[in-house]
This record gives sequence, C-alpha cells and structure tokens, in this order.
Amino acid sequence: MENARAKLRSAGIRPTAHRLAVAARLFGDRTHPTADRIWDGVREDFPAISRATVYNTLDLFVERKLVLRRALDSGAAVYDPFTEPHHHLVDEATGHVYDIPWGEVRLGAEPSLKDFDVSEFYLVMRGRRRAAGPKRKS
Amino acid sequence: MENARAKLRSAGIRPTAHRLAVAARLFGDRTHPTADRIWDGVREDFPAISRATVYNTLDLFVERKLVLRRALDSGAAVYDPFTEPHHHLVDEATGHVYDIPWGEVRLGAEPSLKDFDVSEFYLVMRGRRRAAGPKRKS
DNA sequence: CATAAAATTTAGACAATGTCAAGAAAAAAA
DNA sequence: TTTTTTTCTTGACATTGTCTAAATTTTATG
Repeated sequence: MENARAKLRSAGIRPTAHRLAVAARLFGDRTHPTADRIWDGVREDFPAISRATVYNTLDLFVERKLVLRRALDSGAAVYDPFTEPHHHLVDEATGHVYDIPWGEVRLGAEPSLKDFDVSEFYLVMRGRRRAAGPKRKS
Repeated sequence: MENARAKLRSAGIRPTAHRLAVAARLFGDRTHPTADRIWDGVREDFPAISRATVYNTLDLFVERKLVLRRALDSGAAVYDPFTEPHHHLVDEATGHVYDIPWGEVRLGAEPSLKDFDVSEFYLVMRGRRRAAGPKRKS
C-alpha cells in the first residue's frame, strides 16, 4: 500500500521501513487485531522487528489519530484503522467485534453533561446475530 | 454488612466467608476498583486469601449480575457494584472513572440493528471537568 | 565529506493482568 | 459416619504492556 507512506508523512511521522510495515498490516485490516497479532503479522515481512517497536509504533499512530485503540473487555486492546466515529458491537457468542457505522444508531443528541466537556464518545453494545435475515459483511 | 449475605443467597451463591469478604469490599465501593485492588483490600481482613479466589469470586459475581465489569482503556478491567444501566466517563486529565446516570444522557432510542439482537449497551465518554458553571444550553 | 546530534530500534528485563490445573480443605449429602 | 460435591489454595504459566540503556540509523551541521 503505497499511500501508507503519504499518510504517515501527512501525520508528521517519518516513514521508516518498520513503520511502513506496521501500517501495511494495520491499514485496511478491519478485524480489530491486538498489538501482538499485528506483531505476528509484521514479522512475516520483518522477522527481526522487536515487540517494543510495534508497540511504540502503534502508540504513535494512535497519538496521531491514524488508528483508534479500544478496550472492549477482551483482555487486550484492539486497533482499528477506521477512524471515523463509530460504535462497536461484541458478539456474545463468538467474541467477534463488529464496527457499527455512526449513522446506523440514532442518537437523539450528543451527550451533554453539566460538569464535563465531552471530547469523544461511543457506544459499546453486546448482542447476538439475529437468526434470520440478510447477512452482514464481516 | 449483613445484607451482602442475603444478596449472595438470592443470587444462588453460597455465602462463604471469602465471598462475603469480597462482597463487603466491593458492594458500596463506587471508585471502580480493579481486581487486584479488591484483592489488596480483602487481604486486610483475610491475609491468606489467594488471588485466584478473588478472581474466581469476581467472575462469579459478574456472571450472576451482582456487579458489572467494564474495560475502559485503563489496562485492567474495573468492577462496579452499581448494576443499574449507566454510562461511564473517563476524565482525560486524571484517568478517574465517573458513573453517568442513564437519565443524564438523552438517547433518542435504543440501538436497533438490522442484524443483531442487542442485549446491552452503554456509552463510553472521554472528557474533562468543566472549569466554571454550565455554559451550554441543554 | 566528516562529525555531531537527534531519532529510531533493539534486547530483554520487568510489571501488571489474567488463566489454569491439581490437590487440599470444607461443606453438603447420603 | 462416609461419600460426594463444592470451594479454595498454591503456584505455575500465559498474555499484555512498559521501561531502560545501548546500538543503530538518520538527519543536521561545519
């Protein structure tokens, strides 16, 4: 993915080979991988890359908002290259995490609290796939 | 606390001394403690209680819906004895977790998804304590 | 270019969190 | 009581994440 290089640069990140390898693995991966899973993937191309480098790189990507990091009860945090605001649903049967587009849930209004300025919010849902009906692309 | 015993029994949990000790620590603690923090607390009364027992007991309490378990990006899962549906807000400055009563956020409707039966949902918000009084129209 | 400075990467130790299995102890049932 | 079931413990292990100091690479400077 050659525009990974452009993405990194426009985020002010120097596109080193390792960072590009992490980006290539993560951008476009909508399976909500954990950090160690990403590490496993990157090592197929860069067998010598260290765990710390992958963790550092992911932290950097999150800080620069190239990916989202979410903790969804599954033990390890997961990374999501889909950075538009969206919700998540955890399948109670399989543990699979689904992205739920923002528009698919009708929220009456943005949360407005008396004592806090809310900078970000999202729904975490738990549920089960409906028996019948059309299949959702995973 | 003597009604902890009743709570356990009505949940079908035999009220052993260890379980009562965990319950005494956790019920009424609205600070969102982690499992290890609860373990630390319980050991003040039962210095010999093992870590596994506390983890097992917490899992049991969660399964029987006596407490909620939430992962809020902070590394460790936290436990919340307030089991009515409610949201959470993480203070970006301090990491402190606040309970946000359900009624304090107006949601237009329950999330209704085409492909899933949603059994549970809640908001995770991130924000900062407001400096002065309320500024926004509700 | 040569050298210095800065940024990146590494290894590996360490910490924190969570899980598991096998046996001991306690409680309940027979 | 004896037997059976449940609970609890120990301690090892796995997973997840952080950190530091040194090595390497890249960039900046003379």
